[in-house]
Amino acid sequence: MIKLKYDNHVIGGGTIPKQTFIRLKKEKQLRIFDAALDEFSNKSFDEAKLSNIITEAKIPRGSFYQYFENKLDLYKYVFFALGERKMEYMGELLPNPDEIPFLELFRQLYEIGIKFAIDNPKGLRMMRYLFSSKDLIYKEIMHDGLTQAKEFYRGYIESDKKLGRINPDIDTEVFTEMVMNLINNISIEEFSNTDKEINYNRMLDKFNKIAFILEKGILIGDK
Amino acid sequence: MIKLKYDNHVIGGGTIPKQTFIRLKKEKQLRIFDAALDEFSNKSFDEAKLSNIITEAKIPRGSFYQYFENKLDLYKYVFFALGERKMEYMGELLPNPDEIPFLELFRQLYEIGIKFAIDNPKGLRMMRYLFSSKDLIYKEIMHDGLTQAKEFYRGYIESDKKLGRINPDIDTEVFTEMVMNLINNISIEEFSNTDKEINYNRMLDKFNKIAFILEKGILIGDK
DNA sequence: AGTACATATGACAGCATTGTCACAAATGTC
DNA sequence: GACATTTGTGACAATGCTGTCATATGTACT
Repeated sequence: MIKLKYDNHVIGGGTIPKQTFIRLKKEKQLRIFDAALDEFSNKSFDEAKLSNIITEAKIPRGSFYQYFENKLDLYKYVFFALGERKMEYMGELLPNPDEIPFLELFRQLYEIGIKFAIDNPKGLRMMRYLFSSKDLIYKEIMHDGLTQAKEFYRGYIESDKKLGRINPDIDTEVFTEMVMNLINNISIEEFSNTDKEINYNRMLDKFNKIAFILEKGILIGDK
Repeated sequence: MIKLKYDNHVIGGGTIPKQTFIRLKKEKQLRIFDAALDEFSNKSFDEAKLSNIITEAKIPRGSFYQYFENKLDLYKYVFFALGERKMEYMGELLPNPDEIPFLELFRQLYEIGIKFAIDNPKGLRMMRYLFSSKDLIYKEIMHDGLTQAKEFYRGYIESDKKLGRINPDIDTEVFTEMVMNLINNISIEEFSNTDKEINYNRMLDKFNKIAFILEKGILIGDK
């Protein structure tokens, strides 16, 4: 289900899966990936047990350590593989700020996010744990991505201010954070519940309701 | 620093600290509480080690198990003790929905929250971990509180709609969630960073910027 | 001072888990 | 088909943790 394009991504100076893993048959790679995602999407990094993963993937313990340095390495691998996968969904979308208002761009990004999430619900659940970790993992994995995204949005928002589409009195920084948090929370809520079936329309509907508030505010009529 | 008013709170059918703990000198209780809070505010529940706590509190391992059933019990105790402490800050504030618009009420609650958090920064940090757990701890501890809060806010928002203070077209449920998430995230951001000094004015300022967007929206002028 | 009950104490059993290692099997190379 | 290299394998060492327990110490009451 996940196509492993990731192969040998360099993070923080280290090569991530060992060469041995890369040379493995894709089928076996996938078995390991799936087993790992399964575990990491149900447990925090500490709670996740390597034993479960190797049992599920049907590989011996010794083999695992020929593929990855340790549990953290595997975790990073899964995380970045998901990231690459998501990038594929983004595809064509590289909009010009002048042509599209920020919230519309954002809606489009969000739609892509939903589609990705529906295809990869476990990936979303894995994120959920990531947001809390604060230590090691969070710093290494999330921080850069988030600050990058923030910069990206900030550009659009400021552009919209100049074009008279957004009230220049609003605080760009704060608005950016708001929007990122809100988006996060829709997704996390929707995907944290394993039972509830994921619903594209429900999520989009929620997005629109949030966008409505962000655009017009809660006060009544003219102001 | 924390006054332990908690004594023997019943949760989910069980009495929480053992009688032995309650009979302890307050000074010793505090030592344990402080050590536990210290640990729980820096680590997730799993990462937190009892050994660190008892070493820090200077009590033998055996004694600990005469005070609490286990680590989870201690965790709950600390959590609810903090809750009681926060209640004291709420004090007089029991506003009548007719007299005060929702966002103003919310601002007041938030101010109280800041004051509490400034006095108890570790408590806030402990929360941060709680939000991710999803399992056991989250379900037992957070869930009820959050749904209660949601109900509380919902009432005010709907009241404001009837009074013509809030646009009835906005979705109450979604707005409630938005507001709760946003608040959470201000606090968590502010307190997750151990280094950064906590700043009352900065937090209030951020709140106001968020409230501004929520009230008026980001679009320009008349709409 | 003697008896009963409450509390203190730290060594340790029991358990879970990670990462290692010596050896086996497979695969490639000439 | 012999040798070299890569991969497979699972028992196990090493670690680290929680919760227990037998025994010591303290306290209250008579």
